Amino acid sequence: MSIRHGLLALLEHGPRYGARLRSELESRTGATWSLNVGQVYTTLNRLERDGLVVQDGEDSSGHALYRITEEGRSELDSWFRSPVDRSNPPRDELAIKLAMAVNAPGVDVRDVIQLQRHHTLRAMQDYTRLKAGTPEPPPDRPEEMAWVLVLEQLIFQTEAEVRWLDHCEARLVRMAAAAGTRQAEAGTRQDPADDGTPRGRSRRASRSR
Amino acid sequence: MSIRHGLLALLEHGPRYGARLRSELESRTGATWSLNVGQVYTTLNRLERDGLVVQDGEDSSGHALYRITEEGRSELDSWFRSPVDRSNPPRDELAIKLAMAVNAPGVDVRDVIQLQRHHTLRAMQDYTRLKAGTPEPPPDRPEEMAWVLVLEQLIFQTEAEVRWLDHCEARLVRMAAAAGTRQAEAGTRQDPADDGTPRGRSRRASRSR
DNA sequence: CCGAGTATGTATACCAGGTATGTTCGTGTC
DNA sequence: GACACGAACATACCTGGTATACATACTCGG
Repeated sequence: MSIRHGLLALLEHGPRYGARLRSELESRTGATWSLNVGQVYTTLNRLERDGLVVQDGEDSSGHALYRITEEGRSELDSWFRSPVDRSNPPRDELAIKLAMAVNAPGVDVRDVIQLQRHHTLRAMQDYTRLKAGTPEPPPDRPEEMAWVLVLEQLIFQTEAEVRWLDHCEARLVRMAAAAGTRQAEAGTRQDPADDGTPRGRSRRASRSR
Repeated sequence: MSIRHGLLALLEHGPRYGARLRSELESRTGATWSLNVGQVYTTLNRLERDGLVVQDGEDSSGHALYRITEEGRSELDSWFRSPVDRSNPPRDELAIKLAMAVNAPGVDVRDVIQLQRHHTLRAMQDYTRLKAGTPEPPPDRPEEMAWVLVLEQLIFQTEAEVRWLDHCEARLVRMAAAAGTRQAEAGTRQDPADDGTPRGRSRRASRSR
């Protein structure tokens, strides 16, 4: 739904043709979210199908212009007036990966964390470098302003990811220590039924139930 | 790609049937990312098509069991051994919305920010409350462990979003002040050509170029 | 001036994720 | 025995993401 509304928002500044929408949207998000060309046209078609937009005449150069309709305007308005739903957030691949790595046979979660941490930090550096090369936001340049905000969003999110990874590692270390002492204390069960956590490289072809 | 690999990872613990995969995946992510039933089956079909999985016999109750293949195992392995790419992150609807709100006619960015801030904070409270109700992670319960990590990821991300929103507002206030003084100083241009930023609720039907 | 290469603008096909809905089948209840 | 219900499975449809085809225009070297 983000592209749909993004295009609508751009069209409220006046009629545009496809390629221009693409470039305007990109100039607002920097190169970070390069929008594939085709998506603009398919999305425009869907918008037209839903009556939020109409194809309306041509450019001086013959480009087909799209114009926002009243219905589109009200749709856009209600988009701005309602928050993005954070109560069921999009799936995050990294979170799923860690959740799986916790007890995957032959996988050490801490390796996964370290690997990712390194990669994410690198991305972070790229972003901060990018930001350092960007002048302080110009008050009358909405496009550049927008792109700075987007960039900062990426920085905030990325930093949070690093902190989360560190947190995970600390927690796992703490847990491993606890499990270690417990095992040393009482020599408890090693391989409970099927879904125990095989530490190390056991990789059995378990097959049960 | 996250569901694909998530299912593969579960199958490495042994053959499973569709519905069981669904429930196991959900128990690792809590109710936060409830996986639609149909997606499991379509994904399994694709996995089978790609040779990462085979349908292999039946349950005692007649459920069709899927088993991971060697190819699937190596695919999974390379997933765990390579980081999630953060150099071109997924589009974030909120970031796009703010980027658009910056100069959308008839929209005050700060309203959008405040609205979202409120909503995001509420989500944050839900998460922390959920976490408070969860006992400290049990060392030998990988599923619960995984779900705690996922929950904490959500908390970290959500918190970062709130901080970003605050940062945006501060920046916009600062910017508005700067623009204000500049205007007071020199009485500069109010509506540059087409893409100026109409402050307040002007909502003109702009149509230009 | 012409033709090759490149940029711009448009269109289409395909894949994956997300959601809703439909179907079958067994079980339990009145 | 009819019915309701839940579990397991299947399908249709929409959106987002990516690659690619294709036409036109522009440019640059011969």
